[in-house]
Amino acid sequence: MLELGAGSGPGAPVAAARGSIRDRVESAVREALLTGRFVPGRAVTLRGLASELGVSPMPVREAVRSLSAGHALEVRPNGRIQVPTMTEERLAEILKARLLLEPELAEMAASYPADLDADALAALDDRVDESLIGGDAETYMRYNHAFHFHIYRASRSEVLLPLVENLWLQFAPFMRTVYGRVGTAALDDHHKEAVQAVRDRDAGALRSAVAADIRCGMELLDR
Amino acid sequence: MLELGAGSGPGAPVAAARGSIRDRVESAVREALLTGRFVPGRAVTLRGLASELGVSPMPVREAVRSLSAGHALEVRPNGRIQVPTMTEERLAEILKARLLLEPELAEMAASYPADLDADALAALDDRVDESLIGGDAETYMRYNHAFHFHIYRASRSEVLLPLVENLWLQFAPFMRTVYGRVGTAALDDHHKEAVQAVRDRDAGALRSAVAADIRCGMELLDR
DNA sequence: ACGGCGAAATTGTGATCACATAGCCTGTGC
DNA sequence: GCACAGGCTATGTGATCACAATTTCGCCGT
Repeated sequence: MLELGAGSGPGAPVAAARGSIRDRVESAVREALLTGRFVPGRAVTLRGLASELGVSPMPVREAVRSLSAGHALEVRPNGRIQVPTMTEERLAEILKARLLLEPELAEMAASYPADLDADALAALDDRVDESLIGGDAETYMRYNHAFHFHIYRASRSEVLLPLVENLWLQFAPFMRTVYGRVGTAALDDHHKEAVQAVRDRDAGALRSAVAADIRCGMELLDR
Repeated sequence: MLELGAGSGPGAPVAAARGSIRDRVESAVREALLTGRFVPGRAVTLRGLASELGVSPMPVREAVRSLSAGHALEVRPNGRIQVPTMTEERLAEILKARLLLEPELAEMAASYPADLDADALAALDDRVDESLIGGDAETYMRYNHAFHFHIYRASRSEVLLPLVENLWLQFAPFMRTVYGRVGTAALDDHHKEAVQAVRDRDAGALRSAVAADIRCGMELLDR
């Protein structure tokens, strides 16, 4: 189920896989969270993860500690570790934070048009649409993440970008359960407008498109 | 220099000290960072911290990993750990993030006036002013942090609050060096307006006061 | 006196072990 | 049939050890 190394899968890997064992473990768990392979409430055990990944519990301990520091994993009062469960308040706050930070990141990205490849972005959006009609939630989440962070990474941000990464790690597992319940077909993102804004080098339009996209995902949750 | 347990010092401890050894180590380091006892560029070694705190390197490893996940500590390419050095771009981004998040947190806090003790806040501000004229940067930073987070904690936020905590951990060591250079006497905060806003139960005024306070700290850096 | 070279110490990483505690499952008594 | 108590297992925590890479310091040669 989980694997280390260059497990690129069908698309661009969400996180790099080079480096120490701990880094590879952390990348594997991050990708599992971002693609919804870890469901909220799922128990995560050090020895379990370690044997699943074929490593000793030690690097897993540090990777899990690193992720739980950003609330991507939850350490319960008894010490057990699990994928955090979502509450209404927490979700509302995450969306508020996303609306504050991600449009800003998009606008910053527009300052570096060289890093913003509109064609690559459009290609990613095509894959998003494919998986939307295909109904494969995991693939959809992978490419939707890739689409957003292709933009965000262009901002060359060292501070806001990690914050937003943490936010995605927090809500991704929950979104997976939502897609499992209502399906992905009802999703109507604003990616096309974002691509057009990138082509037009229009920072304001890009910011608006990202904000609209987030708001759209928010509406899906009201049902 | 560093100590574990109920090392409350002259004022309110910045972080709780109960729990596992790892938690106590992390709290100790957090407080050291927030009060500027750790200077940017300072090398942090696992065995060094461990012997200084009288524990084995193991809990230190996890605490350091947890802090470096939020960029409160920096893991250099060779694996060595140090307090991050500040760059102009990083500082600008941190201030942008603060201006986006902290006023929001202040406004949210106004929704729970029962948690906002205006008298306690005023008392904290008095201690801030004392240490300002006294010139004790470390004490000033402790009480300034306590002042801000007394407000922010009232928001009962589970998402924005940890993000802001991380931001403070990132810029606090750098601010300490700034205070060492220009002194703390030149600081003119907007705490009085914040206290008044709390007394008036005026969410908008509280948001503005916090925003003004952050902007004021920003101006100090232009010199 | 200065620069380079090599040995020694330092440091992070990973593995293994020991231990206390919290779950869990089974067996027993009512 | 069901509740409860017992032991057994799983799990996180902390310590210690081994190791490779890197840094540092002292020594030698020029």
